[in-house]
Amino acid sequence: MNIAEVAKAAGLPAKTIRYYEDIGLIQPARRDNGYRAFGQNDLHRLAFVARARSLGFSIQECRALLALYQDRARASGDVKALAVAHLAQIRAKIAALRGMEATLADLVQACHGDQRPDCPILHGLSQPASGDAQ
Amino acid sequence: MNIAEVAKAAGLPAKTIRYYEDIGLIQPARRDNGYRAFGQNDLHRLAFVARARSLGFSIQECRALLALYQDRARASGDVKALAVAHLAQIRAKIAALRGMEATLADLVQACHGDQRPDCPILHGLSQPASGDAQ
DNA sequence: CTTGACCTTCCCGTGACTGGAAGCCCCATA
DNA sequence: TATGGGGCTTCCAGTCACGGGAAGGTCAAG
Repeated sequence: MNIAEVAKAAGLPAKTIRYYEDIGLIQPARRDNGYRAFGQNDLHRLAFVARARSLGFSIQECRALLALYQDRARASGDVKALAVAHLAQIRAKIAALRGMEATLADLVQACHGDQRPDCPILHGLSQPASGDAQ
Repeated sequence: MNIAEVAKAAGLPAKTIRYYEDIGLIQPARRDNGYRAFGQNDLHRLAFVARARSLGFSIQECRALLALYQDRARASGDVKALAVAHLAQIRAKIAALRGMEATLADLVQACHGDQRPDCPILHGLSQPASGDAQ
């Protein structure tokens, strides 16, 4: 397979696939003309990475997951540890975003949003954090 | 005020303050020796940006908010529009993260996580998206 | 033979900083 | 007066995960 075909199959832009080769996630063979020749294993790895990335795993985490993926002697505990750590990060991000959402929703709700300059949102941003006394 | 003092007061690293000057968010005066001389207005702007950033506003959005902040003839509707748009982005991010969280939590829960190589997490990552048939 | 689609490498830009090097400046102490 | 340590300055490079675009080689069809 050429890069366009594997890109379509894996759901990744060709640019991204070249980048993944650059950083060593895949090592496709080369034809005489210099074109990359992707095999089934390359495609599996790319699709695997695409799904891991869509779950928010970083490239480094994908690297580790790929290594486990193709290690027949892996312990599922190692995979789970990675996933659990990542899940914790996701939950931390959600919590942070929910904090922002709550604060921002309060400010938005307090703002009449008309032609007048008086604005609780700007006022809130110019004051120390809302939870603090005084 | 020198940069260290204003950094402490605004809750921002000195490096970040220099960067904010670079990109034009503030324009502190200079002393004869080349040191930045921050005034009250600089400090207000920096503290404002710090809080806006902590609510997830991008630098570009902060730029717009700062302009409104110091425009006495602003319409609060303009501020609110910015905030509402940003709130929508935050909610979209939360939704995306919750999708990841749900998928990942399912996979984690299905994985026994011991010494055996069999692993539903890796299996899930190697299969087309879970919702699809076949 | 030409056209146009595909492939290659290479380099720059993104956002919002962070780290580090090299070099002034200022104050206090010996 | 020398010196030492901290604070300040600029500039350059790196981060993360790509994306855009240029310059040029390759291939299949007409």
